[in-house]
Amino acid sequence: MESETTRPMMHIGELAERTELSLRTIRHYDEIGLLKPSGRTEGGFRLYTEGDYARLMLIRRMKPLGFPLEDMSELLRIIDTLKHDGGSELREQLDQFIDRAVEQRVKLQHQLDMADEFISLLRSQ
Amino acid sequence: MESETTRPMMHIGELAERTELSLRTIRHYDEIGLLKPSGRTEGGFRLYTEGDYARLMLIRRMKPLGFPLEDMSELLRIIDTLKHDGGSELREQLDQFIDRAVEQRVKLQHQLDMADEFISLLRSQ
DNA sequence: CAACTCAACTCTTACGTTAGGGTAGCTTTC
DNA sequence: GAAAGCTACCCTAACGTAAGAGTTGAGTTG
Repeated sequence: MESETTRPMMHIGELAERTELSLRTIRHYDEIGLLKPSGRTEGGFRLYTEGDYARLMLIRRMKPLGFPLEDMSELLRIIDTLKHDGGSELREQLDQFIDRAVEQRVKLQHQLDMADEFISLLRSQ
Repeated sequence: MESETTRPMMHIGELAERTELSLRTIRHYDEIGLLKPSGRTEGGFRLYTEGDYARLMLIRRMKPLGFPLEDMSELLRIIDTLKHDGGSELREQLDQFIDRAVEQRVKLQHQLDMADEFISLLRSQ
């Protein structure tokens, strides 16, 4: 049975491998405050938890929507806060994000269509 | 009957409106040589033809594939050349582009899926 | 009809932004 | 001591965003 204490923290390299994001990207997210490591070693190595991993995967799924990283920070903050406290103003903010996300989803679909058009154009050459 | 001479050239503004691209973007494409205007007025205004418009629309459809603008230039050159001359090395180059395009198309589809996952996650909050 | 006016449009130049990539030189970990 | 990580710095693409000056062409004027 794998106890919780078996893998309490991981270094940045493992996180990068598991999320398929680059070291540079993860460090960047730390710099701008999008995802700060849960700890550091004595020597200064970043330490991440499973929770951090989950959060980073969430960010990864968010990326195609093209939100600025700063907005992602805000959205994560909203989601976190909503879990403990169901403020109605937060609800509104979340709904706004959902609207934006759906809007972006439409654009993505549109882009996919354009890509298909273009590919068949290339093939017809 | 609308003769050819009725709208021989247009200014950048009209081109921007018709393609839904920004003035800045079109000027940028001029700067880097992706789409040079067919002419200039005495005073220096860029002048574009219907052919330029068609080319720009092609570029627009290409954009979702995420190719660097420089590669788009090359691809356009290949397509143009293939129309007059069917060199087999060009054919190969075109086929390579098609492969890359299909690859990108797969990524786009994947992104769309991730976006959907993310949206339903937001909705479940 | 030639000259003038004027708003709308366009020009170049130049710096700013976003989301990282890439390197160097040094330190920490295992 | 090799592998992995650190900070710090500069670099890039594809535009955005001013600032300040010049152009166009339709509509008066004289």
